Amino acid sequence: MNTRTSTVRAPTLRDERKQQTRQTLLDAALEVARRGGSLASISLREVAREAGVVPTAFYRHFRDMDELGLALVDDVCLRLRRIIREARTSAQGATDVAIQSSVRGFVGYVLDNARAFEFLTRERFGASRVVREAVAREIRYFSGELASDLRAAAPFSSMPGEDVAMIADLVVHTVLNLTADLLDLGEGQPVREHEITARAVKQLRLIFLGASQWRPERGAVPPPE
Amino acid sequence: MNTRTSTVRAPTLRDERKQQTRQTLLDAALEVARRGGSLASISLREVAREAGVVPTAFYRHFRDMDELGLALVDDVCLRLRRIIREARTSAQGATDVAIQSSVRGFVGYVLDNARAFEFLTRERFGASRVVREAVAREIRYFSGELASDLRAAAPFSSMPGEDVAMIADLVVHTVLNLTADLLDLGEGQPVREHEITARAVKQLRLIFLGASQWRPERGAVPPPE
DNA sequence: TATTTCAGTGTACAAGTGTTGACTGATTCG
DNA sequence: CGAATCAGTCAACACTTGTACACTGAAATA
Repeated sequence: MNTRTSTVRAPTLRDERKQQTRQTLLDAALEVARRGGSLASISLREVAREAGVVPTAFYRHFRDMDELGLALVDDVCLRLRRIIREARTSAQGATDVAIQSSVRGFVGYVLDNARAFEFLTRERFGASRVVREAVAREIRYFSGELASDLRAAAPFSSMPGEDVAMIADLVVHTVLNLTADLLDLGEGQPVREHEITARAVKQLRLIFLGASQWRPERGAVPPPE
Repeated sequence: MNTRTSTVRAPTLRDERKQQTRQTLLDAALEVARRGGSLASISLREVAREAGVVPTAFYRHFRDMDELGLALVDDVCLRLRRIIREARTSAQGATDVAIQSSVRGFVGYVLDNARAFEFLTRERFGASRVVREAVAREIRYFSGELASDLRAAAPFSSMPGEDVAMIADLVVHTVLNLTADLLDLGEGQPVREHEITARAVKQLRLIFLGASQWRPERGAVPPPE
C-alpha cells in the first residue's frame, strides 16, 4: 500500500521493482481503459491480467480502482506539467501567430499522447467522484499557470485578477474542448483535424480580441433577486 | 424490440402499457446512472430492479444497454429541445442584461432537471461510443439553432456562416462547461453557485465583445506545413 | 549467516452478471 | 367467441467479479 521509500533509506532493489510493477499496472490500466471506454467499465482483474500479474497482487499497490485512478491522474499530469512548463518558456504572447503555433504544438502533443489525454477527458466527467475532483484540481492548476503567464503582458496586467482568471479558464476550456473533439475523431482524418483545429484557433483569437476590449468595471454581475 | 405502433393502426392498450414500462425503464436508468456515476458502471439488472421489472423484460424494449443509452439521449434531448425552443422566442439579443437573464433562466432549468443534465454531461465523454456520438449530435443541433438565431442580428448578420458557427460553438461549450461545474457542485452551495454563474456570464460577455470586433478577413487559418 | 520482510502466487468462495428458453395470462383481432 | 399475439415472469446457465487467506522465495536486515 505504502509506496514511499521509507523516510530516509535509499530506495532498495525491492523498492525499485515494486515501483516498476506499479508503473506496469498504471500503464495497463490506461490501455484497458482506452479499449473499454472508461475506468468505470473495467475491472481490477482486467488490469491485473493486462499487466501480467495475478489479481491479488493489485492490492500490494492500490486499495481499489479508485486509488489506481487517482494515481493515474497524478502520473499523467506530472508528465503533462513538465511538457507545458518547458513550452511556456518558448512561445509567448497572444498574437495571432503565437496562438496558432501554440495550438499546433499542443495538438501534436495531444495526438502523440492520445491515451493519456483520452483518459483525462473521459474521467473528467467519469463515474468516480474522487477521480473527477483530482482532474478538476489539475485543470485548475493549469488555468492558474496560464493566468499568471497572461498577467505578464497587456491587456491583462491592468486587469483585476479575477477577470484574468476568468479568461484563463475560458481559454483552458476551449483547448480542452478541442482536445476532446480531436480524440473522438480518431487518427486518420487530417482534413477534419485541421478544420477542428482552425476553429479552435479562431475561438482563441476571438477570446483575446474580446480581452483587449474588456472593461472590468462593467463586468460586475449582481446576485439574483 | 420494435416500439413504433404498427404503421397505421391506432395505439392499442397494449402499446400504451408497453410504452409506459419503457418510460419506467428509462427513468430507472437515469436514476441508477445518477447514483452509480455513469451508464458504464451500471448493469441491466440494476435498471430492471429499479424499474420493478424482471431482468428479462428489459429485452422486450432494448437489445442492450447501449440501445437504452441511445433512447435515453433522445428522450432527454427531446424535452430539452422543447424548452429551449420556447425560451428562444422570449429573451433575444446579446446585451449584458439579456445574457444575464438567459443564463439565469438556463441555470434554473439545469438545477430543476439535474438528473437529465448530469446524464448528458457524463455520457458526452462516456464509455459508449454510440451514446457519445448521439450526445455530440444533439450538441451540434443546439449549436446550429443558436447560430441561426445569432444570424438575425448584428454583428453576426454580416459575418461568414462559418464564423457564426464557430462563435455559436464557443458559446454552447461555455454554457456546457458551466452546466458541468454547477452539477458537480451539488445543490447546497448558493455562494459558489453564484460565483460560477457570474464567471460564465462574464465569459459570454467577453465572447460577444470579441464578436463585435471580429474581422472575418483576418481570421483565415492556413493548413500546417 | 540466520532471521525477517514482503511482492507476488495460488486457491477458494460468495455474489453478481448477461442471456437462454419455456411459461402464463391478459389483450387483440379475425 | 376462439385463436393468436406478446409484455412480462420464472428458473437456470456459464461466467466474471472483488476479496480473503495461506503460501513461497528472493531480497533486506541484523
